[in-house]
Amino acid sequence: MPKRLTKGFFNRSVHEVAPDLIGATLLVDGVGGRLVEVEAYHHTDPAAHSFGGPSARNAVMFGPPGYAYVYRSYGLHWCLNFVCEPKGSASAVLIRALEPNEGLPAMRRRRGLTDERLLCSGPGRLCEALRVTGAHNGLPLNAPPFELFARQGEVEIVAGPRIGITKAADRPWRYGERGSRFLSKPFPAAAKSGA
DNA sequence: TGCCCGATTAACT
DNA sequence: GTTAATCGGGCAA
Repeated sequence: MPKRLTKGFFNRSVHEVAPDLIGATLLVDGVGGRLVEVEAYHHTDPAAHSFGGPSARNAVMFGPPGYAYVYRSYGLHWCLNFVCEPKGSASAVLIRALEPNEGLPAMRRRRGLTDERLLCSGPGRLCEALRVTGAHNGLPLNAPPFELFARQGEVEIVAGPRIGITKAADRPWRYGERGSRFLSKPFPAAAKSGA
């Protein structure tokens, strides 16, 4: 039986939490699967929403770790983040893709697709499949509708540049499972492994 | 107050 | 490869 992730798990550097999330299981109302792609955003990072200081949108990032930060992207998609580090650090991990395992019929229905590979391979797609919306912003990750379980066994992790940003685009803070076919995009050939 | 642009996606040419 | 959809934040005026 996998171990549930506690708030302590998130009370560490985003650069430790992000790779540790690869292979972990995320369920929202029982629907979800194994995380295969995340990105780290640190408060000292110009690409982070928290970089410019607190605002109504990013307030949750400035709160304690172990909570969901959900924001609207491009006016039409939702993106899910996990707040990390001690309160006030305003750092978070963006959940970019997962391998669908639980609740496939619900995900297919919500996405209007049957291709498993496209159900959750991107932050906006994942939120649509798991029905994550602004209503989840600020909710604790250790209570319903969220369920998080630590990974079991070994996972080969690769790191590379983050996607869709222009500021600090060179920082290799995107983490993923090597070779997963559920990634939103493949990683560049250069690779480092871990865990 | 107005304008530009973004941690995106799907449907085009 | 390019572009529309769609809207809130941040900054200039």
